Amino acid sequence: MTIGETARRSGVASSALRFYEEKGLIVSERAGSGHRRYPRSALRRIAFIVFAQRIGLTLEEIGAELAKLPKDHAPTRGDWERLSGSWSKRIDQRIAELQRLKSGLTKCIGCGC
Amino acid sequence: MTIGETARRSGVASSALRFYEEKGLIVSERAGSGHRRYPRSALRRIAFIVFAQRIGLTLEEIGAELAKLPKDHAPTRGDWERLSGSWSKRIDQRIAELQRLKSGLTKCIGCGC
DNA sequence: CTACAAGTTAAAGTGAACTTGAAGTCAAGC
DNA sequence: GCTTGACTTCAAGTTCACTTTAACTTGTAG
Repeated sequence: MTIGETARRSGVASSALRFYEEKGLIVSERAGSGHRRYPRSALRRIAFIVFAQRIGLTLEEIGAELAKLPKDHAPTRGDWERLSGSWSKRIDQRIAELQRLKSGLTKCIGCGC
Repeated sequence: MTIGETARRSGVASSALRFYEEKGLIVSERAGSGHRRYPRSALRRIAFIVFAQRIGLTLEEIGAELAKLPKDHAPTRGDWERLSGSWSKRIDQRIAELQRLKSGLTKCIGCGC
């Protein structure tokens, strides 16, 4: 897939895809022309990046996670699950914080009265 | 209170307090020396800012909220409550998103299989 | 062949939220 | 009076996650 098609399909701008590639989060091959060609699997990788960002990971952290994927074979569903496995806790923590904040709304901010 | 004491008590760096003041989020009087003197009430205002930030508001949005506080009297508990009243919904939405994301963890990212 | 859309690079710009640095002033203890 | 620490201003620097720009090259339709 060209970068444009990948952008359309993933909903992530071409410039962002180039940026991600520069950071090593995704990889492309090059056509004879020098144009990027993304494999179909890039879409899943990009979806993972977007997902992880929504949870609050930085691109650097996401890169570190992606680096854990096996290099010797295409990642299986299990590989992806292992990757995001630890996030449940992270999400729960954030939810708990928000709930604390919400319950704090009924109190006087700053003094707790 | 001096800026240093305010910083210690609020847990917000002096540089950040100056920055907030520059943005109009907090106000100080000046001692003869030109040094800032914050009223005790600034602490509550700062706590509000920190709180609102954790919920995800930008400083600009927070400024707009703070601008709604009455200028003719010190804000009462009711004033603060009115201010943060609409946040419950916002927090709930974010919690709902996180829960959606979390439940998405058990699915295959990017393909939903 | 000519447009014109889509791709390339490197470098600079953006905006949010601060922090840091330089150069100087002020307050307190000895 | 001197030192030290806390303060002042203003400008510039930082990090994150991109976007924009400029100057070109490629691919495609007519």
